[in-house]
Amino acid sequence: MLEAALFLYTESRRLTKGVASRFGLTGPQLAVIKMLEPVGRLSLSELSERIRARNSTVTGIIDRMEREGLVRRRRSSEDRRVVHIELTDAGSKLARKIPVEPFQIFRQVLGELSARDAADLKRILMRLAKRVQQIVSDADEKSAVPNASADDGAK
Amino acid sequence: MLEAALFLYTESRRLTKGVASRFGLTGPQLAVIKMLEPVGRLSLSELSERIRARNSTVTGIIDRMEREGLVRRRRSSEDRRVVHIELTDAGSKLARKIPVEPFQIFRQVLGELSARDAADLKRILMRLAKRVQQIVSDADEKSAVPNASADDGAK
DNA sequence: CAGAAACGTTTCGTGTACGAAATAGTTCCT
DNA sequence: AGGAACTATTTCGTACACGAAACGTTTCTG
Repeated sequence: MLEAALFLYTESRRLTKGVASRFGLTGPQLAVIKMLEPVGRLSLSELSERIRARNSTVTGIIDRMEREGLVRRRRSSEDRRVVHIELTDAGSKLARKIPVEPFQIFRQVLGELSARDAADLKRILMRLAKRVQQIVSDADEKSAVPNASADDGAK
Repeated sequence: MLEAALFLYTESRRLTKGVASRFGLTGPQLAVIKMLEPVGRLSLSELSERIRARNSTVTGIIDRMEREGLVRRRRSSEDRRVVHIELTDAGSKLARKIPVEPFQIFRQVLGELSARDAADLKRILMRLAKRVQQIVSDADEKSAVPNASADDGAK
């Protein structure tokens, strides 16, 4: 069971990475392009939130994409702290060429489950998540450490 | 539903990393130490397989741990291509201090599920994994890539 | 309005993570 | 034996990923 969950996770990475490399992109870069395509532009923070990475990480990703001429940085005029990221012509052209399919593959497979299985899965995962959260916050209180946040990269 | 799965994944990373840093380790380093503790020593390849990383990645992890005096490299005498990694005294002392709990937290929570939920979850995840594998290997055939080996899976 | 607090972004240092190529050692074939 | 094929590990170059600290900007508060 843990194996299946792990497989699903590693496979999702393999999938996106595979598709991305066919277009000369990396996984995160693909995510950025597809995130920008429909909305036009996003602030760096909005972008980080959506691809679930820290600002400092996204800065690097955008640096490289800017170097490749895929995106452009533009200072916001309303709030000059903000940087908007937008696709260049080359970037949006590339975005249109990449099929959405790989992002949707898990949604698709989930959609193929029977209604009952889908409901069961949802219910069980929610229960697990809730329980883990409970245990974690208990532990945080006990250790009473001011800073508790931490994530990492390891994929 | 996807959110719950994602939460479980990111939370698992947060947990291990949090515990690891309390002992001056990183996530992967903690994994290595706990992997070595019961068996004494492993070849670098065995280690990579178990922590699900490539040899070239593990080389770096071991380099840093060796620098910290936690592990030792020792050339195998039977097969001189092989390098055994083993804990130093300091390493195994540290290993004994670290509670196993955080690694088991998900197993624990899974164990708290009712027998029926556990069975359902297992069945559904297996089905999803199988289906994804199917789709992926179809795609691989079409693009005519020679190697299509799926990832390992054991834990 | 001035100083403090908050916010958004970048910079810096460390640690993964991977693939490709290089290196060293082993086994297999004839 | 002698080279081809194979295996285990390291080296190299690139890209994430994170937290802490530095900066410039904006907002809050007195």
